[in-house]
Amino acid sequence: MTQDCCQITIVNEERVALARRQMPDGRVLVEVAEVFKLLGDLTRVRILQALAVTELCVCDLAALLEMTSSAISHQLRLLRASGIVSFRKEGKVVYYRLDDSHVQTLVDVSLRHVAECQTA
Amino acid sequence: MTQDCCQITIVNEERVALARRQMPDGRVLVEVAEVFKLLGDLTRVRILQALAVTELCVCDLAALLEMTSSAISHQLRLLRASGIVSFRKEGKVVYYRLDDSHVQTLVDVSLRHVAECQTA
DNA sequence: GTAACGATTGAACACTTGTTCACATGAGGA
DNA sequence: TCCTCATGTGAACAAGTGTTCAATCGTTAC
Repeated sequence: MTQDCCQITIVNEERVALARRQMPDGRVLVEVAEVFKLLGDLTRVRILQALAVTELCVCDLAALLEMTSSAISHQLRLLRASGIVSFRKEGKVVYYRLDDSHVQTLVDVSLRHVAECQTA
Repeated sequence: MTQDCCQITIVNEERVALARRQMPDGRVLVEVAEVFKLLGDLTRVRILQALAVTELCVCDLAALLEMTSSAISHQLRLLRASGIVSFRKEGKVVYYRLDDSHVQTLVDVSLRHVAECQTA
């Protein structure tokens, strides 16, 4: 047993050292958490699921999810800022689409995970 | 253009109908969002990353992440409740380990995603 | 010009969440 | 038994978050 400056007792120093060596850079993990945080909201998951099927404008997303255009727009703003969705303007209408294959993969893996947990 | 009861204008009915048909069950998407929400916290991501390397007890996680055992224990409680981590008791010490290959995959994909976004 | 409409934005609000603190529990050792 | 220590837990607090509401911006049609 060893104690560091902060009075935290260590049971197995070797394992802690091993885990510390393999710990990625802190900023990378911050960004990983940011990605998951962005996907961790029902509205945004539903938006991404819909955009995975087809390109849609704000008002169509609002109609599909039965929410206000304002609420949808607020969420799209976050997804846009992270480069997860992109858009094109056509007159007054703004069409959004998925712009990240990794995100599609993440949602798919999570869907499979949930499906397996339900059957188990 | 069509209007439903909630006064939401639809620009492209076909796309909306298509997206609606392919929309998974609402409860499934709720659970998907729950999974991502659970991964969307820096402390929990760091815990999972460490447990992906080796089995660790609460106090070793606390030492590794330089946090209190209480904070770690609170987060492990959430991860345990979702079946993401499992544990075994050995005397006073409780060892936690990753217990879900999907979660490992999710973290890995997200790490690759972040790495690609940084180089781009 | 101006009226209508899709989209965006900022403030406000209720709600959720992560950590801290204090305390309880439970297993081992003296 | 009594003490120590690893862990768990509940209350409380601060910080963060999602939606609503009202207003504004751009574009199109009359």
